[in-house]
Amino acid sequence: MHRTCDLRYMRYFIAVAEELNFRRAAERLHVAQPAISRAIRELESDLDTRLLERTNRRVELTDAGQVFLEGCRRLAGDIEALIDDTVRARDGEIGHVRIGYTDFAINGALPAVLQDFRARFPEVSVDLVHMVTATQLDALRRSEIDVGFVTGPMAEPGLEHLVVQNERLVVVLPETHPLTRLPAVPLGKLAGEPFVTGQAAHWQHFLSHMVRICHAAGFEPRVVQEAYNSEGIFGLVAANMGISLHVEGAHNHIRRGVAMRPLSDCDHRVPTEAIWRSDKPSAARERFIETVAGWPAMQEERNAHPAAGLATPAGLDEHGGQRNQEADESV
Amino acid sequence: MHRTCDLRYMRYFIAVAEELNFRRAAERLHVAQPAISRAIRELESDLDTRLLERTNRRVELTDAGQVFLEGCRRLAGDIEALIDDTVRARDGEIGHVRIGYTDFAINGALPAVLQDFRARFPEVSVDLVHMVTATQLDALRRSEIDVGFVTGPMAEPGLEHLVVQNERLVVVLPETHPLTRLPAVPLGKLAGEPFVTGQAAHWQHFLSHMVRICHAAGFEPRVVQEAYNSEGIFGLVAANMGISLHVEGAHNHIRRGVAMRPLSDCDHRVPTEAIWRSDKPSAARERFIETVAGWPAMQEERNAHPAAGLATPAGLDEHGGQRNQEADESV
DNA sequence: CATTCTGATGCCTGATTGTTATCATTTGCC
DNA sequence: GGCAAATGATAACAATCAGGCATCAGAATG
Repeated sequence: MHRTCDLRYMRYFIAVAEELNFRRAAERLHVAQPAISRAIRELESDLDTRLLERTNRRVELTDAGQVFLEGCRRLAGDIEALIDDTVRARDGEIGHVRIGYTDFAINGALPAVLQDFRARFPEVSVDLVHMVTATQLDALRRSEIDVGFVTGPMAEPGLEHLVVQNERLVVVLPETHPLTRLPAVPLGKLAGEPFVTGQAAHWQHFLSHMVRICHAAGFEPRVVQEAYNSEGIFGLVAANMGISLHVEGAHNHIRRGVAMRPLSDCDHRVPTEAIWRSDKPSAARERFIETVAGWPAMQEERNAHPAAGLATPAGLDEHGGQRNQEADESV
Repeated sequence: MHRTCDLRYMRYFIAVAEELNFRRAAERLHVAQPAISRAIRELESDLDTRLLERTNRRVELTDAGQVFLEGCRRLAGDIEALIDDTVRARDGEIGHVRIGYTDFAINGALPAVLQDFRARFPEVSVDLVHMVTATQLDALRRSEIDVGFVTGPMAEPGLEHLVVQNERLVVVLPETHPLTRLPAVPLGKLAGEPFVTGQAAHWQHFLSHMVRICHAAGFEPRVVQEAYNSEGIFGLVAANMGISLHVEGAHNHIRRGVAMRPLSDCDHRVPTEAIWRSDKPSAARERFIETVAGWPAMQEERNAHPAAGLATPAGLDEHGGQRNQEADESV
């Protein structure tokens, strides 16, 4: 009376309605026939509605039974689909990941990782949000993003990380600058040059790398201008406001009026790392991190052929920022 | 393990997912808390998927749980809707009726009955099929229609019937015929006139009325032309091929070149009856027949004011054939 | 550290579901 | 007409399942 339509009974009803024969339905369901009789009786009593018109020799659907049958079939299919969706959500094949990224990441390996991920898990939707490193760490702690791509090195408690790229630095020079005559620039030559950098408040993670190597080379960089982002830095350099240091991924930018040169005497590297909370696991995030982790192979290749490795693979078609030019010979 | 998602457990899961608290969910469902614990555990084991992340202090939905929750909500709603639909199908509020009708019916009470029925049961779809009486009786026996509107009198075994209209006869004359000068025509004056009728093979039920009253008036009608239907008869009469007899519902037709006159000395009536199988009841059909049966009130009124009663009520808007002219004073 | 709140577990009971045996009715066949 | 076969219904019994109670274990709170 208060069962309000048990699902098992619906399956029984579908079988009976399809066979129009209690015995055959019972065989199909691998139960004894009286179980079917009672199931139908209880269904009818629950619904207070006759579903099958049955004489001792023939079983027919009533109009209400026809309506109920179609509904049961639809529901049975919906349940199958729901179970399937649930399992796929468990496996991270359906879901959602929110990704934070820096300029360095989007000019480096991230576009290729995204393409790979979307090809493997087309039903996981991806939200991409540009944030500087510090903001991403905050967003992770508040669970506003699932994975961050930040400028390392990272050693945050409660967060796990994975190095995605590990880039040398390049000098960014106005095209007309005398140092462009050198194929590679010794760091010491930059002492005294006016520096253009990102805003100290936001670029702290990269600037600490920059300051450290300058100190190692024996000088304090003289910052004359702060730009909002990489585009701004390149623009100001092109305008002859000063020089800058940047990661080699900057080669993926083409900026008229700007030249880049490797450092001849500095092996320092700036890592970009994927980072995520060690708690609050989400299957879709696991799949995403697995995809990221699948890239060390390429990282090794990148170390072997530094120039080719940094360019994004051919065929990118989405999520802004991908450039397809190979880095030029000057690197 | 092989329950494949009991519905009751889904309800439990919805409650827990909404409360995010086993105890409160249990109270809401009026069961003890351990029952909930077990329900969730079995659900998770059935699906082989963790749905709720539960520490001893906090309950959270997993991604899969979120997907499952939305599916359960949708299914719960669908089941409610299905039960509702089933009950309404039982009550004949949802369904389908197939109706056969004659020229006489569609020119008489049927349009008004249909309008009434559709207003009361908008979710019952109505199929209308034009058939002569004999074809309708066949179609009923084969269950190809649910209700017929036929020319009576009916006394068929296994079929029940209900008189819907009971019409006097009128003479159908060419406009130029001398008898049009009479306000009402005595039947005897038609002896020797050439008759236009419907085809003997199909119009047998009406023709037996016609022949009977002619015999009673002492003559044999001389049929010179058979038409396919009422339109054909009027056309042939207009063409001066002969005269005809028709039911007074014909007043709902306006046919240039044709005049109609009542019979001055003949009270014979031709019934049109709704007819249906006494077995194979269908709720929608019952509702339809009830609507038809609701019309005796109007029938009585029609008997009191024969002219007004036959015209269809104002406001018909569908299902072909309705004409809205009041019968004229000559009846 | 005690208290309180949380969900989990074990055991028992009652309800639900399934099985077997049997019945009543209808159909088909001779 | 009579008999066998097939159908769905029913009753009695058995197995399984779901719910209740008492209790446990871990975490938050003061």
